Amino acid sequence: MDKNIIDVYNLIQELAWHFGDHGLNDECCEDLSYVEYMALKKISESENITIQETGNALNFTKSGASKIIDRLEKKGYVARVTSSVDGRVCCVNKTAKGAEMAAGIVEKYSAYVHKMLKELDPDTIGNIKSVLEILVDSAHKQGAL
Amino acid sequence: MDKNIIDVYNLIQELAWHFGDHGLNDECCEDLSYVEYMALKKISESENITIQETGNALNFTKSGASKIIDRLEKKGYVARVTSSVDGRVCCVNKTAKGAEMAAGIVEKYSAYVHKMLKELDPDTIGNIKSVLEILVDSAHKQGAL
DNA sequence: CTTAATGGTTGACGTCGGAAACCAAGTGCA
DNA sequence: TGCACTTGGTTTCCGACGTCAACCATTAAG
Repeated sequence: MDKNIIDVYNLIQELAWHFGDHGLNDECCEDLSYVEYMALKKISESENITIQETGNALNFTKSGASKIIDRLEKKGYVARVTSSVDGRVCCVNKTAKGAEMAAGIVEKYSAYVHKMLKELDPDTIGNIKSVLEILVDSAHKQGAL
Repeated sequence: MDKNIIDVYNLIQELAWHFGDHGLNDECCEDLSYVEYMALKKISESENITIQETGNALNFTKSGASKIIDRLEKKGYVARVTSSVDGRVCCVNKTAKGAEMAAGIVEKYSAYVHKMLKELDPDTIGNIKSVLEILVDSAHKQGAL
């Protein structure tokens, strides 16, 4: 195995830890857990996403997804609406409060990234971005594991 | 806020999710949870690390760290030894089994990364690596949040 | 020698997500 | 139309997990 690949893996892992569940302070998300925030983010970016779609996107079972959305709804960030075409499916949408919250968190974290990278020139930033695009893209194509 | 920065943040977040707790299948780590694996990794890379150091490195309280190490010890991957210089502190070290396990998981994930990136030429891989080094380094300097 | 500080462990507790049973709404076929 | 089957979502039960606070043991300070 190429050492560079192993290094790349280890670096990704470290980055993932830092920006994942355990690297973040809880307070970062006010009354949202990391998982809830990610779900809200997903829902915010979609229109009329269903419970199961949310679950699939985030790797939760439908029952898990249902509960996460319960919590988000209870806090007023999303709203359930029964689909007009199929009475079984549940369309989830962000509320105004949810949109605002999601935007606020993105801004907060982006500010953190900004501080992280403020020494770097625009070319480097551009390079970082394209590298990350490659990684996210290939990870997506590669699927789970 | 510079749009590129926001993009960078979102990409990092997506990558983190994919390589974090929720993006991975459980079976990837055999009988280890993601957290346990990260702790084992940390311990493997250190010599005589203490319980609290482990906790600090991974953002757990000392009691949380103690229990994680309990589990690792029960499974035979690490061993506690009371320090020879201070009878209170507990030095944790990997066992042979633990070292093997950690290496195995790293290899497995590295193989995944290898598959992800197999189309790319060595220069691009090098670029990816240095970008990740920059990110991990600046994140580390920046600290929590 | 006594008191304070420090590293680690333990027990009670709340939170979380999965499995499976369940309910309601749609589908297919006679 | 009527009845079995499928499917999206919810709910109940449960085990796993990490924190808090109390606690024990060892060391440091006075």
